Amino acid sequence: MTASPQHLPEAVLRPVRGHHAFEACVEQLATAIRLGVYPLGTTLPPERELAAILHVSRATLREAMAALREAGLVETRRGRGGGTVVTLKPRTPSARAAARVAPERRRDWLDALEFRSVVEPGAAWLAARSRPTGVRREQLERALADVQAARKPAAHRQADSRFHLTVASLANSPRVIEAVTSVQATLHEMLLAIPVLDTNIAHSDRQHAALVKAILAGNAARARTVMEEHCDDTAALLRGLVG
Amino acid sequence: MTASPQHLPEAVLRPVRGHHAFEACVEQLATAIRLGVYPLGTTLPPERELAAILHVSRATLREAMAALREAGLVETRRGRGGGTVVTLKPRTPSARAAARVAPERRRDWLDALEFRSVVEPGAAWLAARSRPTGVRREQLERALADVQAARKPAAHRQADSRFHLTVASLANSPRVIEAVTSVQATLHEMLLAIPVLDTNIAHSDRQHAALVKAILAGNAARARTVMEEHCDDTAALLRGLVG
DNA sequence: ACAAAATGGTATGAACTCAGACCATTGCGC
DNA sequence: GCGCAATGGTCTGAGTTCATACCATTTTGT
Repeated sequence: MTASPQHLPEAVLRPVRGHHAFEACVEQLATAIRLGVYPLGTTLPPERELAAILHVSRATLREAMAALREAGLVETRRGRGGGTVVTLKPRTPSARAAARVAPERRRDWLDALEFRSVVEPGAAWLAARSRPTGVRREQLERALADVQAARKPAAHRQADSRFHLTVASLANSPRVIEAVTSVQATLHEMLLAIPVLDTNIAHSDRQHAALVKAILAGNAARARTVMEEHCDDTAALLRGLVG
Repeated sequence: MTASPQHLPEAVLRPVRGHHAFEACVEQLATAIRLGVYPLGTTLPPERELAAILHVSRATLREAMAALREAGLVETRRGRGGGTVVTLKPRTPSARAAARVAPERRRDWLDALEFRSVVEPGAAWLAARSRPTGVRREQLERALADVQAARKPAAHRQADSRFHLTVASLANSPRVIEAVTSVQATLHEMLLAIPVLDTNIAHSDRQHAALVKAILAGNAARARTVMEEHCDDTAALLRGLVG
């Protein structure tokens, strides 16, 4: 038998799950809210339903909800027609936080940018190849319109996340969606932590439009290229600022 | 504020990670062993070390070890110089299992093939771009030699997994490695469950060689293209067999 | 006004997980 | 041979998480 490859075990074995179901719930929900999956004023699904979706007990889910309430992201009303409503106003980046990013965190940030350069173009490619029809086309066009309509930076950020997640959802692959969600969450975190940089929104909007055009035309290669450039532009900007 | 996009929540929220730390450990270790990360006869790291790597308590890790022992994947000896040794002989695919694949499982299989067509070419691209030097080049060449030297199908399968994981590890991105590991694990499962098909090993070996050449030459575009074709060939074969 | 339904709020006991300490066995170096 | 060190084996008490009820509040429908 050949000798054991020493480089693989270290690379392959990873910490098992983010411990504490409770924390994982808080993270998923907070991320969904911050990314604008549940925009300001919308109502989350009932507790029993959310618990089922996340595969946790209602007790655990409620602890998570309590944390979100505590943190001011949501408010809760009882009774029929009640529920948990999103109250978080999308925040504008604050420069102060930039200083205290741990090296480990920064490494993860850079890693997310690399991963993104693979996953999001791939998602665009799959989306175009899937030849979306009907509702899916409308979802995409609607997401594009939302980004371009958003004026305030914070709202624009959320709309941008929603746009990228919508593209990913067109790929129709749970694994792709998970990857893009994770990447967008990290990206969002980065953008909150570094000083406001006046991203060239007009430039970004042109790229979004070109991307939608390519996807709707079923031009997979072009969709991937456009997304690649889009990601590279963001990455270059961010890499300069964090490391 | 715009109305809530109804398609995103369903796509974005996912079950919170493996509730039982124990099961997650078993899965990770069993996968690592089956993929040949720890080949037959090698010794796993000491319990305390593994527990630290996987971020679980030693008690939990030991339960997982007991399960692996029970399943006949490993054997354990006490005392200094002792430890847990891999005893699993790589298995040859058995046709019997093919019938009882649940629809849900089959969907995940097809999803893995899609995800793979994005992630592995991306990994190859990053690997080539990173311009590996010294030890990394040797690891890659060694992995290639191992695949081409493997004669028996089962051993070839493990060597193939190790090769792909090695390519991924050159990308130097934890997220990429995780993605490729997950994809390879599912691929391995598929290959075990479907009837033996006489994969064209010579063809596959040529692609591997071309891939290594492109990576070592730093030709990222070529590396990606070669890997894309390699994945497409496998995918076409498998898709025909699972539905 | 009243009942039904939908929703959040509370309670309980079992099972899992953790951290840390300590025990038992074996090989290595002197 | 003897002691040290490395390793697996065991125990315990506290904290989480779970499943499953049941309670409380509010809106809707008649």
